Amino acid sequence: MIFSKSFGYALRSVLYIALTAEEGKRVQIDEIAKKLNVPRYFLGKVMNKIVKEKILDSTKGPYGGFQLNDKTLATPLLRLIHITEGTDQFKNCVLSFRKCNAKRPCPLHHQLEAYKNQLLQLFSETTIGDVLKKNDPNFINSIAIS
Amino acid sequence: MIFSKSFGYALRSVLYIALTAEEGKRVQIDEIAKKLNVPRYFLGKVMNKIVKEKILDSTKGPYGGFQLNDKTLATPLLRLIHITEGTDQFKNCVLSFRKCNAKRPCPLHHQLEAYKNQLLQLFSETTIGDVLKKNDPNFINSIAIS
DNA sequence: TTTATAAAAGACATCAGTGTCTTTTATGGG
DNA sequence: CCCATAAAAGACACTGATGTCTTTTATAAA
Repeated sequence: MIFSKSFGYALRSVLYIALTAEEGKRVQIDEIAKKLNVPRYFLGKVMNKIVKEKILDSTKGPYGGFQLNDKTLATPLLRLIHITEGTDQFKNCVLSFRKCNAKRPCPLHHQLEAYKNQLLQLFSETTIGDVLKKNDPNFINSIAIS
Repeated sequence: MIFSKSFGYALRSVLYIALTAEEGKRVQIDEIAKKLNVPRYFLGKVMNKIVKEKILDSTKGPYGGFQLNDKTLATPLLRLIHITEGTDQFKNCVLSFRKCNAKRPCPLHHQLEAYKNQLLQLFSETTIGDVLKKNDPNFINSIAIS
């Protein structure tokens, strides 16, 4: 698993809100957790991280819940990765060589570096909104049953 | 970290043995652990897995230790990965979508599939011996200080 | 202002990967 | 055969990610 579960939960939750929230209404975590089949309380903490980073809005109390804000869809996936994963997945040498860089590369450094950079670019330039645009009629299902 | 520490320990240990073992002699785990700066007892378990899979030979008792066998250098890195990691790193959807395949792809499935296949191919066709061949005069150091 | 509601926060449990230590097993040399 | 040696095996601790539950805080509606 390249990425944490937290990242998957976060992305799917935001997509779910984007796809299902009616105009001006909020979506509650109980619903999200149930529809996405994700542990409710753990999801709460993940969502909280995103909210703290202003990528999503939340409101407590009656009629409260989560809703997109003006930054949500423009957020690159890489940002979501950094928020949900403690450490940077792309930083470490794939072969666990501690000293591995252009000057003193591990035997696979150059090939892996190219690969890493490709991934990095993909996740940098792909926003949550981009992912949403790729949807097909079944998209909501593919998120939900995941 | 894409791969486990175990995988890194395993690869570096085998490389260390290949680079330092004198003709017909065995290398002991105390030396490996010390030179590679790796936890000794944990390394013992990792090595044991490799030995069980016949990728490396071990002998107990005086003058015992580890030595390469006729399969060692021909072993693809992917095999070492599979032995040292419980699960298959390449199997899971990068976005943690449970149902993600060609028929019902996650929004990034196709791009990520291409990357995964690149990596998979690289690790399938690169053997431990290949890594060894890429060595330079400092290679032993780059393994040791890692 | 009171109340119901829903997120936030905090305490705690579980699990896998990692790390440490002790006991057991196997083996070469005397 | 006995002994020293080195790997194997087993018990246990630690850590971070994940998962569960309870208590606290904020807010909308009446």
